Amino acid sequence: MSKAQRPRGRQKRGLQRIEAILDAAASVFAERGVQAATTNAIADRAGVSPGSLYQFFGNKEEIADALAARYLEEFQATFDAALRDDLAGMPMENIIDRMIDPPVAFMLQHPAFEALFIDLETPSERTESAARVHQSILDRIAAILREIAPEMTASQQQLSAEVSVQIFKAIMPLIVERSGAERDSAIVELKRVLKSYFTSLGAFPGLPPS
Amino acid sequence: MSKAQRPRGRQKRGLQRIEAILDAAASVFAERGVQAATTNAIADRAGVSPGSLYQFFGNKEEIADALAARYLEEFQATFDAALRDDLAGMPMENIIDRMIDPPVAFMLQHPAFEALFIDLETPSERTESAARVHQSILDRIAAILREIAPEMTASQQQLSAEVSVQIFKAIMPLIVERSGAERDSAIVELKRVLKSYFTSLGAFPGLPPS
DNA sequence: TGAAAACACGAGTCATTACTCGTATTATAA
DNA sequence: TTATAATACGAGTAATGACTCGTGTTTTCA
Repeated sequence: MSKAQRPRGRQKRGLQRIEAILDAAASVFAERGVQAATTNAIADRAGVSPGSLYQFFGNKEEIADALAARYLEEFQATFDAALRDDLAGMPMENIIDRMIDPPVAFMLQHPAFEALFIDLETPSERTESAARVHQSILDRIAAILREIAPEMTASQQQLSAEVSVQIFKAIMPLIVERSGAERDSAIVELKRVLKSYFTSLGAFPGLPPS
Repeated sequence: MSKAQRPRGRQKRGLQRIEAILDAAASVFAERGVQAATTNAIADRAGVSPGSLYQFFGNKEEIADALAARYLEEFQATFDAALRDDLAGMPMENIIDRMIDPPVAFMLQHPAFEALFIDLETPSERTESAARVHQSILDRIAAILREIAPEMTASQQQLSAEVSVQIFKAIMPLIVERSGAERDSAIVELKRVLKSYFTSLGAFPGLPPS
């Protein structure tokens, strides 16, 4: 007769440990990159033994996933908040500002987020967490394109959204590695690229309907 | 009395081995990426023992460097050949075609070149070989900008060249992972991005002087 | 209050991989 | 032809790093 011993779920202590481990992971990821980060270094920095770390996470990937999930909600909220208004009648200038400034600010504030996200590593072999972040940005840009360039075909919108995400990912490191006025210039440049690209796609919001 | 024994230099056999190793490295790099490629796998594929591999290359990095050097000369020649003419009076259309088509063709033909080149790995910690390739492209784009947008400040040209290289690197994977008509669309998209970006920078070649 | 779950530890295991080393064979040139 | 450089081998070494496991402590709750 096996007594079905019911599980009791995480204790407060455990939940705190998890947060500590994720904080430590964020800091190690930001310093060394996801690939080069070691689970022992994360455990160390969290003030936890390797054994304890594996009590909460089955492997390194799970840590990255959990961290990505933690960031993702906040990131999406940041992104969406700035885009709640009607874009269709708005000057391109403003659309781009609202599209770019919040995520750039977020990424500058959370260096690990970039590490989690850029994470190209092996060709076309993205990790779960990187894929989720990518998809999240993709969805949002696709939504913007639908709104400001409704005459585009769906497949062209899809491609343009992919291209835009890649541009965002590619220019982001230039922004992060600069500071002060140079960083501002890089941000201006990112906006210029996207603005001119969107315009050339035939998205001309702000024009009176013919 | 030590007899000063003079070295004899590489034998034909050795030079062939080197080529075989580089070919093998190209194929492994293309499959697994530079980071994940193991020297034993390269030796295997070259039909050579690990010991022999290390007779010719001190470490993995040297292999990557040698391979990059082998590609680089050919790549630069390809790139430069298409840009020998006077760009200043040429329609933007044509400039972009000449700038994009040859390197894209080259990269599609040499999958390892992309692996060597994209190689972002740890943030701002590029390998020697990746840095050299990057610099090579950077120089060429900077030269184009000087020619078609001479009124830009040097530092703006510098930044714009960096941005252009990043865009090229970012969109290239989208091209590589597609085929047929979809690949062509991706190439069109890369051109559209660069064309509209250059135009927005104030580069208007082909216009009659005011 | 006491049994079981959750938490905690950290030395140790195991797999991976860059690189070495002792030895043997082949080419070169005096 | 013969000493020596160049080539060749592959089992072995050493470092790394993800993950385990035996053991002990703390919390929960019936």
